[in-house]
Amino acid sequence: MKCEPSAYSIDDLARDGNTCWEGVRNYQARNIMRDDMRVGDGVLFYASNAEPAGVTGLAAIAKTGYPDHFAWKKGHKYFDARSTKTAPVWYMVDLAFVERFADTVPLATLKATRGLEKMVVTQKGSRLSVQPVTKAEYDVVVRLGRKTAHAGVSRPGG
DNA sequence: GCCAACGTTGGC
DNA sequence: GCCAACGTTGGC
Repeated sequence: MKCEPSAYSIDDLARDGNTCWEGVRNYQARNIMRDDMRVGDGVLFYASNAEPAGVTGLAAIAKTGYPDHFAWKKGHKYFDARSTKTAPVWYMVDLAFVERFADTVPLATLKATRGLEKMVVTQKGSRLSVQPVTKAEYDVVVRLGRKTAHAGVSRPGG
């Protein structure tokens, strides 16, 4: 799941513990949140428009898809008159904080890592803000994230 | 800040 | 239902 750090970062999630993922206004992303996510599913938390852009940590689904009620708030930036309480258009999930990586796993690293060739985020023009990730891809990224920047190099003091 | 890629809108 | 115009995303 992508977000610009200026809007919401892994540090914000670490502070909050839980958050609702409101404001997604793309049908494909909505469908994934509404139909595919289950409580406990692992989430790769991705910082877009960041330096570097990449995966900054892990979250988990804490609540399955439910109507994004911000779409019903007149004047709110996520207001959408087409969405009503009886026929909601937009959905969101709740996320729980799991882990903050010591270092961002940059997009360039993802693209260069074996096993992630088919990962959605490594494809050209991959703009979707909520993307499916396979278990194998997830595990590879977690392994990258848990390496420190100096992995394999002995540090002073051990 | 640029611009390619993509999704959405709306005229026809 | 096509497709050009437009707006947005997001890497660089």
